[in-house]
Amino acid sequence: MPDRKARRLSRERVVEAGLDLINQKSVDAVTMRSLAQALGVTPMALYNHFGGKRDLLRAIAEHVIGRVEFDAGHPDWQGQIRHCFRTLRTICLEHPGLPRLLEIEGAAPPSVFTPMEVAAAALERAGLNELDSLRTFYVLVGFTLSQASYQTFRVGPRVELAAPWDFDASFEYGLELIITGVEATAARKGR
Amino acid sequence: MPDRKARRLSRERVVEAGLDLINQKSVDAVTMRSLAQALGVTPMALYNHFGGKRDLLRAIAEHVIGRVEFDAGHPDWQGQIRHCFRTLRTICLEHPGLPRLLEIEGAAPPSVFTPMEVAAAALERAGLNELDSLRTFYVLVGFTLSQASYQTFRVGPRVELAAPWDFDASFEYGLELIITGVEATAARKGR
DNA sequence: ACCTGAACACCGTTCAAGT
DNA sequence: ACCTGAACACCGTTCAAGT
Repeated sequence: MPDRKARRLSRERVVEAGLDLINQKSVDAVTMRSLAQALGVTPMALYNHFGGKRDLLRAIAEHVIGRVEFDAGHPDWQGQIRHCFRTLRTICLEHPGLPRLLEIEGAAPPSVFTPMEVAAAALERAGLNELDSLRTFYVLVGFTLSQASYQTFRVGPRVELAAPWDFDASFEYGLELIITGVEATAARKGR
Repeated sequence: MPDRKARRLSRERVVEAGLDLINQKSVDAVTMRSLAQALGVTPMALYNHFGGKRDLLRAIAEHVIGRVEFDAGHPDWQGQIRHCFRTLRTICLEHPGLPRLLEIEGAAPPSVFTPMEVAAAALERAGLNELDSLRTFYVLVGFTLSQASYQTFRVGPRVELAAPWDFDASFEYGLELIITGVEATAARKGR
C-alpha cells in the first residue's frame, strides 16, 4: 500500500519512490506508469520534474551514490582502495540492478566518478602516475560492478565444485589480486 | 533492403538476421517485430523456432562466441591469457551490445564459459589452484566486458586530460596489471 | 509442422486542455 | 507552474485459425 496522499510532487519524492521500487522488485519494475501509480499521480506528471526516463534513472543513481562516504581517511592506500570498492559493492547488492544503471543506461554520469577521485588519489600515493591511476580505477570499478551483477543474478561457474560458490570470498580474492598487481607494477616502475 | 525471399525459416537464418541487426544498429533494435519484418515473416513465426526473446538472444550470443578460437596454443600461460581476452574484447567491439547480452540478459549461459576452460587451464599452469583460477577468470571476464562496454558507449573519464582517452592502451594496461597480480600471487603462494 | 491475424496487456512520450 | 486525459507508435506474447 504505497502512500497515495496527493501531496505535491517533487524530484526527491519521485526518486525515493523509484528507489523503493528497485529495492522491492527490480530496476525493470521502474516504469513511468508504475512509478506514477505508486505516487498516486498520472504518468505525465513526472515529466514536469524530469526530462524523461533517462533523466529519472540518472537521478536515482546519483541519489544512491551521493549518500555514501567513499573516503574513510585510511593512512595506507590499500586500505583506502579496499574501503572504497567494498562500499561500492555493498550499495550495489542493496539495490539490485544498480550496476546496470551505472554501467549502461547512460545514467552513470557524474555520480560514479565520486569514488574515482578518492581511488585515483590513493593510487597515486601507491606510486602510479595520473593516467595509470585512472586506468586502474576502471579495472577496479568494472570488476566490482560485474561481480555484484553476477551475484545479483546468481551467475556462478557451470562446473561442479566441492562447495557452493562464495561470492564474498571471490570478491575479496579479486580485490587483493588487483591490489597486488598495483604493488608489483609500482615497484617495477619505481626502480 | 533485406532478403525477403519467403524461404523456409530456421534457427540459423533468424540468428544471422538478428546478428545483422545488432551490427548495423544495436541490441535494442532486435525486437521480435523488426526481426520478423527483416525476414519477411510474421512475428509469431519466430515462436516456432525459439521459446521466446530470451532464447533467441541467447542463441545469438552462442553463435558469436562459438565461432571463435580462444585457444591459440601459446607455450606460456601469459600469452594464452592475453590471446583469450583480447579475442573476447574484439568480438564485443564488433557487435555492439554483446557485453550486455553476455553479462545480464540471462543470455550468457553456456557460451561465455568456453573461454573459461582455456583461461582456467592457463591460470592453473601459472600455479593457481582450481578455485583461485575460477576467481581470476571472473576478474578477467568482468574487466574485459566492462571495458568493451565503456568503449562502445564512449564512457571516458570526466576530467580534462592532455590527450583523448585511449581505450586500447587502457585495456592493455589493465590486462598486464591483472597478469602481474597473478604472477605475484602465485610467487607468494609458491614459497 | 509451420505460419497468419487479431487481440491482450504492456511500454515511453506528445499534445491539447484544464487549473 | 503543475497536472490530467486521450492518443500515438511501439513492445512481447497468447490464442484460434488456417495450410
